[in-house]
Amino acid sequence: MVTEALTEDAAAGLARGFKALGDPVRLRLLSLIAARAGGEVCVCELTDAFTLTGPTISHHLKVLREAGLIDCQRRGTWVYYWIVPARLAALSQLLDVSAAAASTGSTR
Amino acid sequence: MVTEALTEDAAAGLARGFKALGDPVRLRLLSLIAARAGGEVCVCELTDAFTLTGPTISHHLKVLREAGLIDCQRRGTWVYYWIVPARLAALSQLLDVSAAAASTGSTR
DNA sequence: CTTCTGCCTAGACAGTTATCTAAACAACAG
DNA sequence: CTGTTGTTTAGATAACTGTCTAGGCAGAAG
Repeated sequence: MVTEALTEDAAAGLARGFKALGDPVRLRLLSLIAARAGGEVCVCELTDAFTLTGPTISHHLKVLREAGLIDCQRRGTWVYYWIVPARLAALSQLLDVSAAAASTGSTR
Repeated sequence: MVTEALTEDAAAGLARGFKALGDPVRLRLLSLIAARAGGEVCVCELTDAFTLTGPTISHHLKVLREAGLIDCQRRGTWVYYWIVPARLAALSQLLDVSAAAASTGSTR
């Protein structure tokens, strides 16, 4: 079991990811992208799923992208977004390991 | 594989958890608590690990507690905090499932 | 070239947050 | 009771965030 306390730098990097996930709209955006077979979703589809304006959705997508959680590419008129699995997995693992350590009540 | 898009309510509840994790200080606090054999940590130990004032640490602990990530109890002079594993596991699972769905490029 | 649609940037505004100091509360020791 | 120590609450302030409107850029179609 490897659950050392986080260094300040490690915590800063991981916190940036969690912070981006800390908004219901962004969490739903991520979920919509992840749940799409094919792995890619056009912005127009995402915008339609909310009662928010285009710029607001665009802003949230930018936050998710800058946190390394998603990436995008323009193809012709449309812009497509997809998940960055490794980043999600890294965040998931931290919580999983912490939960496990707490459950067994021990670590190193 | 179960990766439906999140409902608005589900997203709100989960986002509250991630939001609490979205601060480097809180992430380190959680990590310090989780990494402690015995599962419980006194506030005084946590305060010593940072260059922040007591009230600031107390504030962050409150945020984590209100997000359901930790819980606490006073025993005599000292207050002890511990992890709520189920809550961490729930957050971890969402990311894990989303990452997996994105990796296979499919869901349901 | 002009126009239309999709997406993003810029700027503004209201609400939230991280931090501090000062003060209060809780438990224990004289 | 009084004083001491550990922890939390209250209030203030500077910084950040989510949302909007207005406007700009990119590509496609006439």
